[in-house]
Amino acid sequence: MQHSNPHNRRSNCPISFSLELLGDSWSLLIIRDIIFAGKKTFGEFLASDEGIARNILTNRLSRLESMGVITKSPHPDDRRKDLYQLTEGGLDLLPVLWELSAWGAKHEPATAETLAWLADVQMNKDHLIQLIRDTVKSGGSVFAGPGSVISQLDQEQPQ
Amino acid sequence: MQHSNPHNRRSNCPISFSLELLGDSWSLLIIRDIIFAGKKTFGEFLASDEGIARNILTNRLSRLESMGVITKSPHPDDRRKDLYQLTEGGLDLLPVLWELSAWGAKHEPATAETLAWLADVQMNKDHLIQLIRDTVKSGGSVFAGPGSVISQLDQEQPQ
DNA sequence: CATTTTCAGTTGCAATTTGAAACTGATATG
DNA sequence: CATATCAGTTTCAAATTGCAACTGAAAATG
Repeated sequence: MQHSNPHNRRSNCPISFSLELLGDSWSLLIIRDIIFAGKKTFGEFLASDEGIARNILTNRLSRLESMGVITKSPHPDDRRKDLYQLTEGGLDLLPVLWELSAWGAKHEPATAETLAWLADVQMNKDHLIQLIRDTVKSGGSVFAGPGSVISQLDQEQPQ
Repeated sequence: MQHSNPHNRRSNCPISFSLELLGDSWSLLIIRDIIFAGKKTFGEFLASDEGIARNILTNRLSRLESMGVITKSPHPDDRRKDLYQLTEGGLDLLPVLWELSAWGAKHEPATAETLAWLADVQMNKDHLIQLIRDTVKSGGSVFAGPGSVISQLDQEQPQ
């Protein structure tokens, strides 16, 4: 995995590339908030448990936007707000979140309750990821909102 | 995904937990170096393309060790060196690297050449991950060394 | 319509982290 | 014995982080 360094990247490695863009404490948490909690505005991200600072949030949102992972658009109902949404490239990060989540849940079981619902899902990983992806793409999320993934699963398999 | 904060973690979320431990530019690159390039010593990590600084490397190695992701042991052939190796928990990070790699390769195609070999592998992802895992566990790596994964694949499927 | 509140984002500043380079002490090599 | 190599430390400047106060615009309230 040793190569020359043609662009401004520190290497040619795809893992290094991803980490250069997303390798910090906060960027992927914002993606998580969109996918799992259906968050879409500055204030919603700011209110997350982890307590990101306002200036850091501003910085990360603009970085994510400039790298094409999220888009920023005026909020239709409130001109003070903007709407942050995932691009296709942002949705592509779902498998990364999935594996980070699996690792975290395995190595700190106290965090596993968060996704205990997963144990009940009779669906393979790829299909579930696709379902989440489609749901988020059409404005929904895993946990929050009327068309959430968990509510869809409840309907399909009551109990 | 909003919960109380019982320990010293910033939240109960498994994704946040993983990012708190591994969410930086360097930690996962060290894991990558072990798995893909078969690196095992301070000097080998230091020589990677990305150019980590010595003090940061020292810091990350000791963090990874204290979180149980790698072990440190005396080098059998050279008493100046230590051997850094993955624990089972460290090997569990392979799927995370896999997905980071897939995302990076997709969104910066120039980095994809690094794993062009993947296209030729007639094996599903889970099996390939298991093969890599077993190989690394027994001292090998994906690219480097005599028992490397790519050499194993070459034998199985010449051409 | 005037006042207050809410909102996203900025600014200022202290504390922490990073990164580069020189240095150290132990071990290996010739 | 002399020199080179190794992992790791130290030093210090620069960048990043995190917190709190602040700003200006828009919404809500009375």
